[in-house]
Amino acid sequence: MTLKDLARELGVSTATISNAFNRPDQLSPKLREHILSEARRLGYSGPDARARSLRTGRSRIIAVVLAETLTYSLNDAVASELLSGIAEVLDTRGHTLLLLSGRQNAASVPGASSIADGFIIYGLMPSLTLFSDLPPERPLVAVDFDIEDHATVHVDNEPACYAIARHALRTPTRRPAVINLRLTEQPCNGRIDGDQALLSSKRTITRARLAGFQRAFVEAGIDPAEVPMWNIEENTFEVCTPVIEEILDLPEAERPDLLLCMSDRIALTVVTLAEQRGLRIPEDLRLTGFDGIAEGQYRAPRLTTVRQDSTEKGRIAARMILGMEPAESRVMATEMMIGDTCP
Amino acid sequence: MTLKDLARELGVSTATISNAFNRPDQLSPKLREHILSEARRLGYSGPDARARSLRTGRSRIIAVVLAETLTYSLNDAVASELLSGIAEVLDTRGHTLLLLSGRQNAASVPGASSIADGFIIYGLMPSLTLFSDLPPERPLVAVDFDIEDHATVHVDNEPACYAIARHALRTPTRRPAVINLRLTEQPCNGRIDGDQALLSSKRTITRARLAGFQRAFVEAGIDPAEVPMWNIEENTFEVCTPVIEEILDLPEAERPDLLLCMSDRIALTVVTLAEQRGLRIPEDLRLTGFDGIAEGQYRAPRLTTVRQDSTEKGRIAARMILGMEPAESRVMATEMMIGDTCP
DNA sequence: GCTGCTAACTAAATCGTTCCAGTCCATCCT
DNA sequence: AGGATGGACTGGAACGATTTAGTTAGCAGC
Repeated sequence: MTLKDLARELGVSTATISNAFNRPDQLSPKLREHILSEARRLGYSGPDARARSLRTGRSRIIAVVLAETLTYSLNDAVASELLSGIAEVLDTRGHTLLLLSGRQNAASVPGASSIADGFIIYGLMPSLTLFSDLPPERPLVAVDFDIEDHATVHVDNEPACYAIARHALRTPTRRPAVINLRLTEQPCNGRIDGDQALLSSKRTITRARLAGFQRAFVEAGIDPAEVPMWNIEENTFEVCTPVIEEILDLPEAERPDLLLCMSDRIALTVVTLAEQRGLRIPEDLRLTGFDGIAEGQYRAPRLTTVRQDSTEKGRIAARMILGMEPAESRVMATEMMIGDTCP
Repeated sequence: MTLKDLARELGVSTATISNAFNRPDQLSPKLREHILSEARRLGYSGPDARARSLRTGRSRIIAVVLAETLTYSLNDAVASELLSGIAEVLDTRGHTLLLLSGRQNAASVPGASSIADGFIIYGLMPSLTLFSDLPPERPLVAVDFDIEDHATVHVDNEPACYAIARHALRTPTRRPAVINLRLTEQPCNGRIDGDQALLSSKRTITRARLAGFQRAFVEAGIDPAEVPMWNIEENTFEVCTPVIEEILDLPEAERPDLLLCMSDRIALTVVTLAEQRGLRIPEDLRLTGFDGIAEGQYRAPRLTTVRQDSTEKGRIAARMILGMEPAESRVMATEMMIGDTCP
């Protein structure tokens, strides 16, 4: 049952059927009423989206391209919040959300995705080839990384990390350390060498976070090169665990008494594993996180962290894509939250 | 730049271009090579998905219709796991995932969604009108509820809840209680009357869970009608909190010493609020959850719960939609996990 | 009765592909 | 040599809508 069938059945032109569904002012109310009721009766459920999108060039679909696998992103609190902010705005404007993973098979993405009216890219590195394969001429907003000639949204990573590190360093520390997230270019889950990591990194946000930490170290009279660093490859409990065990199981003289973590997931894993070892927080070990996810605030000890409003970040990206606000480069403010893990 | 433009430019037919992209065996390797490289050079990034989907009738897009708002679903661990299972299978088969919310504006869903090749419906009640508006003749799998004439996937809710309640009731209890999740037809966040809730409920899964609990009560010589029940409207910390505070702040003589919770989120909220009140678990209060989410197993006390493999549930639903396995009614097994909250 | 205007509707081109049914030509078989 | 075979490529009709540029019919104004 197509629009054409219906037109023939009712003895009107296809244009009239189309107008009945799309432009009520173009035909008399009673004819429209008649068409709609007959359509229902004959089992015609409105214009086919595929044909419509071909003809009009718009699908009311916005694609979100996620750097990581969908499996990871959907289980990550920060990515989920971002998505829900995006979904919220799209929903109210009658658009829907297509999820694409950039990592799995970048090659196949563009083909499937050229159906979307716009693209929100989250956490990809600019170098990814996928990037250039996206259909040109369609709006594109990058979230959490910078790319030339396109709108971007992210938080003030460097100042935020500077501020929280400064806070942490106000209390004397014998052995501070940093746990980075996906900082290195080559995958590496464990201890890393500072200089090398910084030089090779293209991950702009984690790099900015580290820069903030290091500025605070310098200011506190600590040589950043002396601060031990570890790197975490994926922001999950499972991947964090071995690295953090390695840290916590160091001989007491070498074990850090302050851990600056690049995410709340890392910080929460530290809390869990420290509790298991009978380490007291913050007496034996102080730590800070980043993100401000809900899970970190439910139970004691509440994380000392930087709260970023990922939901709002998603809303902004969505509004930019829909042209509800100017698509320009935008930096969001964060908020430091002093919890129990580093008073 | 369209396929036709490219054909004219290269002096070949459109069919040949199409074949170059879709059916390599239909033309000589060198011509294909030539076409692909010229396409790249001229900025043609492959067949347009909109036109292709009209012509072929397939879009390689599967829609997931979520009963709740997208915002809620994306932040809920169980829904996220389901989605990641779905995404995982779709991804490997070159399909993508369109997210639709059934709750927000059911009316607008069908129009936008008729682009999808198939539908996975999660947690909707059969009565929803949206249901009948979905394009007919396209595969549909229901997850976590039953609907006639369509494939369904869910876990063995009744036996699982019977088993865990039986386990809990082996230790003598003075005042057991049940915290339901979205059991009542009318929204109600607080204490409910047992009979009324059961009679009016169309939520098949929560109803099955309650039935399991009640079977165990009867077997243990407890009159289910005497067991106090509460209802939670949304599976979030914020919505759970006031109800659970009400329960925990009851005079000690009335306060339950065993709480059978219908979700891990509820159980975790109980743990958090009980800790704040200095209640010892399990000495002062024993409790069980349902779902087996990761968050409930990280930190002490680990939840005693029923683990359902939501990721696998998603995988199965996706495989059914893609025709990789027979689309029939399927009940998955669960696994009881004895944690610290109810040894 | 003629003109002009508007509301209501229609005819037909178009969107960018896919794919069926050929056409053409070189090679192979007998 | 003549017919059969098959590989390589083409023409053109769909797919199901939207939209522009009309064509009517009805009516008011003079």
